[in-house]
Amino acid sequence: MERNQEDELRALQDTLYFIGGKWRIPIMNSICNGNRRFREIERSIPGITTRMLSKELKDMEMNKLVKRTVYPDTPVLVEYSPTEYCRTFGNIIQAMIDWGKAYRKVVVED
Amino acid sequence: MERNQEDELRALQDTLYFIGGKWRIPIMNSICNGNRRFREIERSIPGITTRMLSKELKDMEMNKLVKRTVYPDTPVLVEYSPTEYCRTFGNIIQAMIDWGKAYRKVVVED
DNA sequence: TATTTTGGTATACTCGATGATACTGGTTAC
DNA sequence: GTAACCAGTATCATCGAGTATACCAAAATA
Repeated sequence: MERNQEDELRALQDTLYFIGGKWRIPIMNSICNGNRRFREIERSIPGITTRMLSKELKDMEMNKLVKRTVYPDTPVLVEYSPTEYCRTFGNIIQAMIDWGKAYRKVVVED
Repeated sequence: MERNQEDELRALQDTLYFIGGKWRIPIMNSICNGNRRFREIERSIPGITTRMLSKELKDMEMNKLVKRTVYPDTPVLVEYSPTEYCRTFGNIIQAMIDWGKAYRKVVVED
């Protein structure tokens, strides 16, 4: 149980590290919701800057969370799609949405 | 569905904001695991500094995530305990632990 | 008597995530 | 012809989360 607690802490911190900043999870959610084009994703997340989206998408591509596909017809079309690995985050994202809907008001009402 | 997506994004961002930095979730987990005393919590989270733990615990008390109880016998004893509100995070924390155990290796192996 | 433990506070600093703003080259609609 | 849209890149500035280190008084332990 002692050992168990250490393992769980490590798992927790790995996940938190992976989530990183403010944008990774909203981006994953947006792409999993069907948004594909750069500007489309950008518009779906009010407040994000082109710079941050660009940087995150690059990192996420490197980490195999999204696949970037270029269709070189004119005009060039770029599409981002979620990998299976990305979808393994589904539970966490859903748990966060649920919590946000149910309990955030506790603080707001305060 | 359009509206739905906006709501979910807001809920998601509220939760992410609430989680904040690196330490809040590990601290909640530690306290929910039965750690109560300041130094006990500190020792259960290798790497955290006294300053960060102190700051987080204050914020968490203000946000009703933990209850701070002082037993003024000599020596003074201070105890932190999780509120019911704190425990509403259980699902998120568990989902994070599960993900960390199951999928972090995908990246590590890479 | 000296060291360690408890529950923190104080001060100084760093550095990386994020924000703001501007720009590009190509395409298409008005 | 010009205005807007696409998919980004390039610079510069900021700011606060997190680190490092030292310190405190009281009590327990060796």
